Amino acid sequence: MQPASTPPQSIEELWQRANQLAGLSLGDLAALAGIEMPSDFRRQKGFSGQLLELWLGASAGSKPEQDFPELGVELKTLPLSATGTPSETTYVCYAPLLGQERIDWEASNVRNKLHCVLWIPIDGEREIPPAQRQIGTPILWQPSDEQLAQLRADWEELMERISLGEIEQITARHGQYLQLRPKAADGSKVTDAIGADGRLIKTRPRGFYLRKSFTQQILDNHFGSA
DNA sequence: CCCTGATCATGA
DNA sequence: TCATGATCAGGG
Repeated sequence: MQPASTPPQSIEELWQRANQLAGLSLGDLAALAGIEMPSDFRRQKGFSGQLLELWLGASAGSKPEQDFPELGVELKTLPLSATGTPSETTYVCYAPLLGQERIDWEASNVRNKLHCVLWIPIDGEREIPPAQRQIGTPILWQPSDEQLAQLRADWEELMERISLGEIEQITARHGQYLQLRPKAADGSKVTDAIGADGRLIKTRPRGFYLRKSFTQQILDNHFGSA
């Protein structure tokens, strides 16, 4: 077994690749790829995701696109606690803070990224050394009409506040499923945003994140909840 | 700097 | 104990 050298040509091929990884550990995949495993993720937080990108043939990079543009599929790892619940929120994409011509959900990056997601569950307990963390069975997911409607409502509310110059009043407590949180290398990083009275201000960059309750729903709907 | 991949660490 | 706010690494 070895990392993918080319992008999958179909969703079936992507699905097949993902299923072959189930049951293996991050250490297995790193070793087979000749990559050194970090002893913890304090200094390499995105390691799991990047390793999976390599194995599944996702085009690396930082483009604001889906991981598999030809297939219209986004790849996300989903760290799980011992009880099988998400142990972290899920980053979706960078948030535009200068507003847009109009608040258009259909054209938004959030909708685009969440149109179809290949979720890869992974042991996410800090007590388990990264190398021993196992990869679970993948989930190919598309939002239900209800989920889509709520995501849209959250996004539109957050975007409206941003457009109205209320970015500094938005906290991670806003939004039922989608929340807005800082997204930067450190607190000194700032970017332009719309301030009160419409003037430009400097503020910390933000990103959209999915709450754990949302990804939990996905797990429940897929595997069935007791 | 922007944006991707995320998890960490602290306060409530 | 747990979510919020902060932080880490790399490509372009």
